[in-house]
Amino acid sequence: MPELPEVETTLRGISPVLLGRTISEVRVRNAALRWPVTDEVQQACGQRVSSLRRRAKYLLIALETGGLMIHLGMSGSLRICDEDDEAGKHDHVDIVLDSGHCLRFNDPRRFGLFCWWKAPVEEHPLLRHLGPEPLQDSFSGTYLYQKSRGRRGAVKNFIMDGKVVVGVGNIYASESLFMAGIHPARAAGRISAVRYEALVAAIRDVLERAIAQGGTTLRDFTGSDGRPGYFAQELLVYGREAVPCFACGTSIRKKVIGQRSSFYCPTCQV
DNA sequence: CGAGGGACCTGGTTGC
DNA sequence: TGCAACCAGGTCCCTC
Repeated sequence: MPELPEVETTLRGISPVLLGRTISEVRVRNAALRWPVTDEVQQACGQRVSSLRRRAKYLLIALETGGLMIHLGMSGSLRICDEDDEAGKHDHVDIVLDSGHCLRFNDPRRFGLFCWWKAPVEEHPLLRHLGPEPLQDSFSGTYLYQKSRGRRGAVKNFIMDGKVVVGVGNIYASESLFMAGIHPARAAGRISAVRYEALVAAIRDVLERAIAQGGTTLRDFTGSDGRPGYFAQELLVYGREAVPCFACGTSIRKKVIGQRSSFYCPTCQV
């Protein structure tokens, strides 16, 4: 479900509710996420939220002596509710605030993550080796070009590798490669610097537009207010197998690359 | 170091 | 209608 725009949408939705509030309680109903939720998260109790931010697809809630880190995995979502609202089947964790509001973590597939961290969070094992943020200046065509030399794997896998650049998930990888006219299975090391400039521009463009639309709702993504994202209407190739390409009319193809479905136009992308 | 595959889960859709 | 097979937006970890 959530790629970078969906995580960003969630962050923007929950920030005003959490900022400056004190956490009164952390309720763990089901600790069996991808890694078990440990008692360490109870350290959050009694601490004030000083800031919230996103690194890759991780949400970081900074408190006084550390903070909480949340990843939504494939099917996770966060929403704001009242602390005494009845919890549903997949509502695994609540962060209860002194305002009476509650940040509720729901994740049917339980691929998500909910853990405690101590500063400096950048050195956390899960964050330490991550590549640059795609919307920051350090991510450039030159960077991708240099990083890709000698790599024989598909460019789609390359841009989805978090050590290369973070936040480019399966939907936006297909979309940005279409926009840049690059075939997703092309070897990363055999793409020119000029084409990587176009790819970086496409990645930025698609992510920024998706954030502006509140993310992409394919089946069940909703923001923290329960509303869907509207970017699905703007998808050019993702999920459009056998439908005519908007640019040239050729049937869009679907191909599994790196165990993930990939969509592309065989005429526009080489 | 890079590449590839399995692993972690539930639930919706598809096809017999 | 029932049930099995397949598919899904992520990413870590192990092996080669």
